[in-house]
Amino acid sequence: MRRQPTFGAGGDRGESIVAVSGLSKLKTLERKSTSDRISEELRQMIIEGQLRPGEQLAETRIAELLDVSRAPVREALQQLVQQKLLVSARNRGVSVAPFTASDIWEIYDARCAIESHAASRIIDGGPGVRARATDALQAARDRLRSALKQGDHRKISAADLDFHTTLVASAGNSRLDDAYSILSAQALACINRLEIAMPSGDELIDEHGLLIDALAAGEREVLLTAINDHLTVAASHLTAPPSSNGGPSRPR
Amino acid sequence: MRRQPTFGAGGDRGESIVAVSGLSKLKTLERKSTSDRISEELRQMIIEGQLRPGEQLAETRIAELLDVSRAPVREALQQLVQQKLLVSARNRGVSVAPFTASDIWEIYDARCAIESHAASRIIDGGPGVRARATDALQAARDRLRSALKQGDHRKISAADLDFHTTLVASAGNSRLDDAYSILSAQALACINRLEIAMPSGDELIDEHGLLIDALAAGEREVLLTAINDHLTVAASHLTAPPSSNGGPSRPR
DNA sequence: ATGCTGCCGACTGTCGACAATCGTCAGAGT
DNA sequence: ACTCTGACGATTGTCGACAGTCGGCAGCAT
Repeated sequence: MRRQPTFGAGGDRGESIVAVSGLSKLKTLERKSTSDRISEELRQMIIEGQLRPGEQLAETRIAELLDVSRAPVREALQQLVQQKLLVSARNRGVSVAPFTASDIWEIYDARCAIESHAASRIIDGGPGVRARATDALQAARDRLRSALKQGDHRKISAADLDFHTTLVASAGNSRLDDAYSILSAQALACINRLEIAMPSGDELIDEHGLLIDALAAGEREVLLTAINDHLTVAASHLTAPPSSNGGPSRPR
Repeated sequence: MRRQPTFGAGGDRGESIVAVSGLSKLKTLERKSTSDRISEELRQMIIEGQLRPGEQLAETRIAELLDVSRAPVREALQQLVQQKLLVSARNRGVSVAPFTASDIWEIYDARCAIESHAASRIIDGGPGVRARATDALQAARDRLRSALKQGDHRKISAADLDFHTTLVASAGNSRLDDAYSILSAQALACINRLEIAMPSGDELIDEHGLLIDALAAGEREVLLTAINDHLTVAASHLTAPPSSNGGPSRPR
């Protein structure tokens, strides 16, 4: 029925040439569509809190600013709407999504769903998977530690989420990764929007270390409880920000 | 918050006209964009297995078939790509996503993550939430039962997924709903693609009844185990279809 | 002063057209 | 016979333009 193209398993043609000469350093040069680049740019701005909730993003204006036509801009905006970072009002354009307290609880509850399951599956996966996950998480914790040293709020929260993303990725289920990336973007947007003072670095490191230890030891119940607590605490700090005075408020 | 129309209290001249005439029955007439309608149409076709995996969906062709321009078609296709029902190859258009065995395992594993968490949260929610969920699930089971009577494969699988969607929805977390809707669409596409004979109706009903009972009784561990088994069995039947002979194969 | 009606500007939704990119295939060269 | 090169056809990525829709405001009637 279907004609197999019979092309020799693409890419093996010039490989040897590339291999001997130093050409292998050629990185697959930026092959992204305009809309993807716009989408990533805007996504980053939203995540970092540079755009205020409710702010209008008119296609025309963005297109003019970037000196492109409206088509790719429109495409980029639509992507972000599907990621729930923008909200769309019919015939009235898109605006930056505002997050209410209940949104934050939803986000963290959903994160809990995915992280818990991922953790559970990693433990099920046996010692090999567990070891690999532990290594990756320790590396992520190191990145978090160095971000803490720099003291940049945004880098810290990004590194924090990166730790959790690493946990989910270690389960090896791309569907979970996709779902989690949407949630982590929303969570980051929430965190960076209300400029909460980060907790003492040690506390953050220790708490993540707890997760690593529980995972390494294969203590399922301990791990699941730790994840749940970790996220619950984080969400409650985000939703109860009025105490902007002393209490070491801590996002996650 | 919401403006009550203030009709009543003697104002019987002007407002009463609206009140007495049947205008209140005017339902907010179909206000969907072209791209949304196209998207839903295609989504349904993919879910029902009318489009073969790998089949090319050229923008031009679809636009001509529907007698619209390429813009809304393109938008619709992009939506479906984000839902993982279509795959996009750069400059070569989109085609219907094929699902491998590992995809199926991923989908069912991810479903397990969300359903389990939803079930857990429903139990946490107390007797009120639990009762409402039980009612909704019983209604969903009834719908499944009537679909079984009709014997239409697609209606049965749709009703089956509807049951699980109801379970997730009962947790009251829209983020979980969104994530689950993507997974359920993929699962349905998998099921309807390989035309597997449905299991005996009684078996299907009983198994879902088990879930309802465990939920109503608040037996968390039983419920979680049941969900896990339920999905594991379903996935294994989908990924081991070669026995198209006798064994009552059963998708889910 | 209050409420309704019709215009106005701004923006999106949609359209047709052009240009860039990719896979294919014939053909030259070895 | 095999490999590489170049052109071809098809399809997407992008563009500028037009029409439809929405919120806001002025103007009129009450």
